[in-house]
Amino acid sequence: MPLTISEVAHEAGVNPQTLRYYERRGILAEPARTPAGYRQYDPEAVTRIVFIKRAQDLGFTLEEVHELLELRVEHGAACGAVEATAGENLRRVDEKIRQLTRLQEVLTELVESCQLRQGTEDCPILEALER
Amino acid sequence: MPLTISEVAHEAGVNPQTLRYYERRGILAEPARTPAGYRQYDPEAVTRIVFIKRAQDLGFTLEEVHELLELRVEHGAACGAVEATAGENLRRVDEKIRQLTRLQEVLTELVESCQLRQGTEDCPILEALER
DNA sequence: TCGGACCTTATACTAGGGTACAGGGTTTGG
DNA sequence: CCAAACCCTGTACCCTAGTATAAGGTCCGA
Repeated sequence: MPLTISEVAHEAGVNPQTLRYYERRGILAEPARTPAGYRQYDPEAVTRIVFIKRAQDLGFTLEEVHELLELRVEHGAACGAVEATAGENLRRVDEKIRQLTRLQEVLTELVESCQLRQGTEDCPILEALER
Repeated sequence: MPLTISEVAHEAGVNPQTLRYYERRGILAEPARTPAGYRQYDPEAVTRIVFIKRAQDLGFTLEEVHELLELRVEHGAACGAVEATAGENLRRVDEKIRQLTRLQEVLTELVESCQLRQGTEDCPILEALER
C-alpha cells in the first residue's frame, strides 16, 4: 500500500518539504507517481528517512549519510571500493563510540558526585574528549 | 604563558574568527587582554575548543555543548539541577552509543562480506538505526 | 457539486554555524 | 624607521540543511 508524501513525512517525523529536498539531493530515490503526479512511496522510505535523521543526530552530514546508504556489494568485482568505504566509516564510528564512552564516564561520575553532594572540579567535562 | 588568538586557533585547528564567535555566543569566556586590547588565552582554552569541536562531530549543537561545559557542582545546594542536566545528557550519550554500536556491527558485517566476496542485500545499512 | 485539504514545482527565506572583509590600531624583526 | 604580520570590532557574506510561500492542479467527503 503506497504512502503519500504527508504520510511518510508524518511517520518519519519530518516535514514533507524535507522529502522533496532529499530527493533533489539524490539521497532519496524518486518514488513512483500517480497519473496526477503525486508521489507514492514504499513503506521502506520511512526506514530510510529514520536512518537519515538518526545518522544526522550522530554527527553525520547528509553527504556522509548518502555514502552510507549507497554501501552494498552487488558482485565480487566491486568489493574493493565498498570495503574501503565501509572500513573508513567503521573507523569513524569506532572513534565516535570511543569519545562518547569517555563522555559517558565523566557524566556518570558527575551524577555520582551530585548524589553524594560532593563538589566537583571547575569544569569536570572538559578533558572528556581530549584524546 | 598566555597565547594569542592565532596561536590558540592554530593549536585547536579552527579559524581565529571562530573564537571571537564563540566568545560572542558565550561559549568561551572573555579572556584577559593586553593594554592594546589583544586577547590573551590560557592554554586551557585549547582544551575547551577541542572539546567543542569533538562534541559537534558527535552531533551536539553549540547550545548543547554550552550546557555541557557549564556542568559543575559548586556546593551541595545546586546538585539537583546539575544532576538532572547531567542525567539527561547521559541518557542521550547512552542512546548515541547504542545506535553507533548497531551501525558498527552492520559495517563490520559489510567489511566481512567484502572480504569473502559475498553479495549483500540491496541496502545492508538501512535497518541499522531503526530502533 | 463544491470546498477544504491535499498535491505539484519553483523560488525565496530561515536557522545554525561559521568565515571574510573593511577600516584602523599594534607589534616585531630587518 | 618601516613594512609585514598581527590584532581589534562591526558588518556582511557563505554554506548546509532545511522550510515557507506562491500559483495552480487533484482528491475526497459532505
